[in-house]
Amino acid sequence: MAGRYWLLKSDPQTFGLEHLRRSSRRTTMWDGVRNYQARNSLRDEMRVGDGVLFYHSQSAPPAVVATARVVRAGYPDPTQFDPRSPGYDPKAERATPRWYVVDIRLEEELAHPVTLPEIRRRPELAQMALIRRGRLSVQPVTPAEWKAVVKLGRG
DNA sequence: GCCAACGTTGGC
DNA sequence: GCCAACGTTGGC
Repeated sequence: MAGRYWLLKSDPQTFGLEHLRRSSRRTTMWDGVRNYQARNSLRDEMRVGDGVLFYHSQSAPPAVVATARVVRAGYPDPTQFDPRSPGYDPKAERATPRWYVVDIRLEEELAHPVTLPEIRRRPELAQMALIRRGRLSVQPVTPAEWKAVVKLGRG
C-alpha cells in the first residue's frame, strides 16, 4: 500500500526546524501530543515511510517549512509517566498507555516555506485539514496536497 | 496580547 | 447524557 501523508504542527519556540536539524540523526520522538484524535493517528495510522509536512505554528507567518519521514511507528509516549515532564499525565497507566508518539526524521528543508496565507489562496490546497479543521496538531494530508505543497516549497 | 474556536471536565 | 465552565491552541 502506498504511504500516507501527514502534517505535524509545532511551535518553533518549543521545537522547530532548527531543533530537528540539530537532533541526532535528524530524528526526533514526536512527544507531548495530548489530543485524542491526534493520538489515534499516531497510535493507529502512521506507518514507517509515511511523509510528513513539518509546520511551524505560532509564527509570522505560520508555514510548512520542511518534509520529514516517519521512521518509527506509534509507541507509548514516555513523558506521560514522568512526573517531572510537562507531558506528565497522572491518569496514564503503563499497562494501558493513553498517549503515543512516532519518530520522524528530517528529509528536506523547503527553499520557500509554504505559508498559511498562500495555502488559503491556492484552490488546490484550500480544502486541507489545516484550513478546515482548525487546531489539530496531527492531521492527514492527501497525496495531491502533499505533491502541491512540496512543489511550491521547492520553488 | 487578544480572542475565537474547540476540547475536556465535572456537576447534575 | 447534557451542558456550562474552564483551559488550550493558534491566528492575527
